[in-house]
Amino acid sequence: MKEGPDIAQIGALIGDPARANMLTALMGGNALTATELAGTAGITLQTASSHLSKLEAGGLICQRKQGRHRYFALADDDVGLLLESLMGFAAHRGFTRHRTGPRDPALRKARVCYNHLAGDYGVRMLDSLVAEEVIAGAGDDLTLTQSGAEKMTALGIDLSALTRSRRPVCRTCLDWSERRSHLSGSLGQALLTLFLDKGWARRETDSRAVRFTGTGEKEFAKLFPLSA
Amino acid sequence: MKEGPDIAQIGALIGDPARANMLTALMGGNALTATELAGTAGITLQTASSHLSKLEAGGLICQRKQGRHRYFALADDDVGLLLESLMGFAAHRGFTRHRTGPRDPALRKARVCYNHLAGDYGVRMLDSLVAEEVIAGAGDDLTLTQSGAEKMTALGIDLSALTRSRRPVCRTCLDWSERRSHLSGSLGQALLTLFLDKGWARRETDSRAVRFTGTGEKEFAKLFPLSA
DNA sequence: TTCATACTTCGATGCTAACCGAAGCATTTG
DNA sequence: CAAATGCTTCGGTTAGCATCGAAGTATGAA
Repeated sequence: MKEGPDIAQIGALIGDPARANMLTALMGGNALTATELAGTAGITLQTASSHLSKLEAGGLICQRKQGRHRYFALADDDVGLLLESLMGFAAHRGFTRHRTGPRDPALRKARVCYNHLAGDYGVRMLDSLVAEEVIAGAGDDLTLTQSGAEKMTALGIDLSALTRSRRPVCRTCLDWSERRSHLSGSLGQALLTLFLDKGWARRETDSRAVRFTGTGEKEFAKLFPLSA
Repeated sequence: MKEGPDIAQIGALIGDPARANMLTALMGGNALTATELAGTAGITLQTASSHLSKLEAGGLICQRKQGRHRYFALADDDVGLLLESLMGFAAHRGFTRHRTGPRDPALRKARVCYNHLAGDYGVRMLDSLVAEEVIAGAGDDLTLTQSGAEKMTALGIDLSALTRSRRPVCRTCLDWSERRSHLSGSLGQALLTLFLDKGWARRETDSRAVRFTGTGEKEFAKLFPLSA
């Protein structure tokens, strides 16, 4: 009778405020402990544990035991992409949790989207990469060009490591604040890591916001010029 | 404290099985009455009415009064895109409602995605349009080329009508069965309408499946050749 | 006007699941 | 070993909401 996949189960998983808060916290990209997640969701540890096992059973998160800690993280890139697209929809419809706060501009400028860069800077970066023909793409099928590969290697990115993995190197992710695409995939992740490693940007504590330093801004602008 | 949009409300809206079934039914693209929707969801009319008002309050659907009927439809393209991406995620994780039925192959081949063509044929069409340079695109920014516009007009599509509206002409939509993009937007809608009008394909009743006729298959293959 | 159809609103019921206290298990530290 | 920390499981309570019966409103037909 009914045909196609069941969206209700996932909807229900995301539909609980406590679980949604946890997932949003995990969108920061850092693996978090059950205690930390309980804190951000504003619930006790027992309740959080119950929620986390449900999220894991639903394949949205995965856990890694490390000593007496258990670190939770989003299961894979797909979950991040889905959550970001949900956020885009929610933001567009005015479903905000707390009447856009003071940190909102910083979030819109640059933030972490699970493991890559999002916001104005993320979108600008992809635009520039396409304009400079580092990445060639039609639709969602992005590929790294030959010259692009050389540029990335020159930046210090180990492309062979990226291509060895089964994950796609280039992927698009719909930005909730800009409503346009930014770069996801292992290359997107590698670029964000690069910015952080080089000290061009650093993550704010307890927020998805990414703050660029003065030199970081300059290097970023030099690396990813706006096409006239 | 909490930052960013609230995904829990939308998740909760979609998370109820009855509402999810209604939304899935509306993905067929036809506006349906409350009675019809109650039937597909397997609930009484009163319950359906309650759900429908919640979905409308959440901005997911809209209603149009016509005599003593009230027709419900998805609010806009964005809702369709969101639902399709949710289905893609659900299908990939094995969240199926009914153990893939006999109609599943037909759905995967060609189906309606709210108002445009999806499935293998939908993906192939976009691939071909890009390869033939009817559409130029990087990331999610698809644009109709000059030569593409001429080809579409030759097919009998009134482009001026499409561009007058505020809706984007070309858009990507992530296909749940193929996990690749197909063409959405007003052009995607116009093309599907064209196929149906020309009698190349017709919709199955009570299903999202689209069945191409013999001549329809040939015309489609001629119009959207696979790139070697 | 009267009846029928389409849908909404009200009220009551019943089930689910979120929640927390308390106890239990696992790991690390002293 | 014992104590402490991190987390899970169990049990019971509560609140929310999906559900339906019944009554109410609106439109169209006879």
